[in-house]
Amino acid sequence: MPSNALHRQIADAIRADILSGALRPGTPAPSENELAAQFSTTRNTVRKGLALLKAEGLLVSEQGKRTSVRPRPKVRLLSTGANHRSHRARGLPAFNGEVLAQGRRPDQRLLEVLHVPAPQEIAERLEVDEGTTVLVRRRLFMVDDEPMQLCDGYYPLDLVAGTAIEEKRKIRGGAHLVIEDPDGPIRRRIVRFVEDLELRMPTPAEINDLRVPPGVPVARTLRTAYDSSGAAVEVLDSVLPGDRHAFRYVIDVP
Amino acid sequence: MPSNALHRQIADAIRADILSGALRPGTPAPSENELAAQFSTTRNTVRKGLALLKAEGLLVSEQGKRTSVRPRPKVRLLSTGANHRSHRARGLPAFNGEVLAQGRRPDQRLLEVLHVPAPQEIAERLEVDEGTTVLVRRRLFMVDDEPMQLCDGYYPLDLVAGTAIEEKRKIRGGAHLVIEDPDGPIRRRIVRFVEDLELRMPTPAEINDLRVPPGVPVARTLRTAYDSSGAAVEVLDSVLPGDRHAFRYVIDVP
DNA sequence: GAGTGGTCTAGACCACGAC
DNA sequence: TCGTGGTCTAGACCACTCG
Repeated sequence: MPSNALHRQIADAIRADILSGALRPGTPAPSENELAAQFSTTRNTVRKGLALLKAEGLLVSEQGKRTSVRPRPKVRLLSTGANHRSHRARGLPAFNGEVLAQGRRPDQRLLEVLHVPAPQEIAERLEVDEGTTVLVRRRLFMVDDEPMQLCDGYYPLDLVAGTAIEEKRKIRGGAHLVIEDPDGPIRRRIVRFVEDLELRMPTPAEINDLRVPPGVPVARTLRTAYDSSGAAVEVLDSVLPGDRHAFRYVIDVP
Repeated sequence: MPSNALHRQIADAIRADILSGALRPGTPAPSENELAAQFSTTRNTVRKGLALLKAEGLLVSEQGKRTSVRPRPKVRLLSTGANHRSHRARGLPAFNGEVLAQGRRPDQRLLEVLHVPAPQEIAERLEVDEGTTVLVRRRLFMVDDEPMQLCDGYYPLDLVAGTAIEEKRKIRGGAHLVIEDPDGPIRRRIVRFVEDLELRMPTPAEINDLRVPPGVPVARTLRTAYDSSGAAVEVLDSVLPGDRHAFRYVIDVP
């Protein structure tokens, strides 16, 4: 399948330099004209080779500036359900706790709170018929003013009607606090999460909202929260860019 | 950031047709010459637009054949640690059990069994110094003769020296059976897995070994197995293409 | 202003698949 | 054989950054 095309040879040469450490992250690559001269070809062919490396996520380019080796992302956010209870004990939703633990500044934009017909994947997990009206809270999580995660929280209407979750306001301590509040209207205890994760390239909308650079995939997760009776109380539908997230799961074998 | 470049307009038009369902998976897209005429431009510009869609994983092309909308992959393999004990109770390693449960035919190629200096990420997890000699079993997992997963199993030498794990042969029932065999030489009980997962685009070697199509990301996982004393007994370093895997994790909150 | 990358044109030849 | 996509050349103009 791999050919000997010139533009691939150019890509291979530069990739080797990057992987060997000869070209360090953040440093500029040779200019297109330099490469064209070096490989006795045209800029067009050089650009095709560079395009491969951009699609692999190894290079970044901007008009007017030198093409350079993609800098390592500052810090990766570790996404995990394992520390849920410990953070919440301090009155923090999971995301905020995770970010603060890394000494960074979390922020959350509540984009909208709506009644919508449940999409198939959500309906399935909330155990309602497809198209049943459910509540969705659409949020964008930020860290140090960089977008980190799109997160839509879906809730059964009969569970959250009339509660703070239905209002278009941020919820201090997070929605789980409202669901579990022993003095509140819902009073469920969340005892289990089931998280489904898949990988793909981002859609143009996601590239825009999350500022995903070329060559970076995203994870799409559906995290369902169950109460002690086994009923689903929440489905979180999230999209997370692969360059700013890592995932860790702990599986205890009984 | 998004420009109005003609090749982007072409990509946008075709993407819209794909997402709306007007162009169904497996059906051919318009030919490059047709698009060039339709948009009053050259094939070169059309190809640039199509390249975007290939990088997004929406189109596939082959020399001589029409470019077509990427067909949906046959079945996704669900990767999870949750059913570990239940499958092994039937004497099957986790992968084989998972595949058989879907009515497909698993296969495993043992590529090599070597003593190697532990790379940093492995050493860290096996709790040995970087560069310490460890055993690695490199395998390629197949399903119905399609490559599904590269999986390198790392083991501390003092744990597995002289056991079947050190031999270049497949192990009936998997390495865990040897580690846990109450009549065997190791006799540890695996009680916990910690799985780290990250996303990226595949390397050329991975594209080759796993036949990863353009526009498909991979997951790289490091799954560490711990025994009842808390010692790490195995690290599995795997690469899984995103078009044939989904992941599910169950998190119980104490 | 010089140099960079981004876009586009108008050709050409090749390798391969389908008919 | 003909149409397809894959590769490459040799130009051109533009938008942008940097010194």
